[in-house]
Amino acid sequence: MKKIKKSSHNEKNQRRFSDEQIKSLEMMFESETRLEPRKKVQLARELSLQPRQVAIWFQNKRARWKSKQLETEFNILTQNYKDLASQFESLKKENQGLVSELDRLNEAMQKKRVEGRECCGDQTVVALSSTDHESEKEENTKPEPEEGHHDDYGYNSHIKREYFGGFEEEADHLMNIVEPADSCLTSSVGWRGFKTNTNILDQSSSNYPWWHFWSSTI
DNA sequence: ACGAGTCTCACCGTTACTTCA
DNA sequence: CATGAAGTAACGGTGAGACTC
Repeated sequence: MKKIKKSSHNEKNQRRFSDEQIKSLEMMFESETRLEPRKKVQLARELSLQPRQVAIWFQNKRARWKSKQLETEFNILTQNYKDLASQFESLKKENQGLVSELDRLNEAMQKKRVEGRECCGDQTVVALSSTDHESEKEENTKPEPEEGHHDDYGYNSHIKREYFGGFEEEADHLMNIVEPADSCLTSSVGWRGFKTNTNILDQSSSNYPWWHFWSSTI
């Protein structure tokens, strides 16, 4: 529906304000974006305009100013997003590398364990008598350690001795680095399911500690 | 004190028109 | 010359706040 507009100014053939008028209005707008009624009347008199025209000019000016402001803010936010996205991508690559390394170490460790069992098992089969079953039973009845709380004399120390040889201290250091980390980044299970467009905050709350991955592969 | 009516003003969306590439 | 996009002055509708009765 088209509006029928009364355009008195058109009849006067003054569609646009003069450069002088615009200049004065701009100057006033720079000092205050909202005009007091008294100043509006005064400015209108000075510029030979109706107070209503001055009011509308300020209104339109505020709208233009606001949309420009929004555009600027939008550009800044877009740039920030791009920066964050590229930062995220490089972190993601770095993390993928670390996960691969973790997998590799895990496989190597498992291999070591199997080899160790085969080797030691053969020797002990002969040596073991009826006490073999007892010790096995003992092992079976041994209460399961709480998740993520292997004591130094338990399984972790066994792993460390077996895999790291005489470098238990280094192993401890490694464990300390890995353990406090966010589960989504250290759990290869969690990480593999990670998509670029997934909310990283949601991932971090996935509540899948890395030791679950660790113990599930043993 | 409180509610209804009125006025003024700013904002938003839109129109009509101009300018320019 | 025609045309479409961008810019601009102005309008109508609407809501909020101040004021009066």
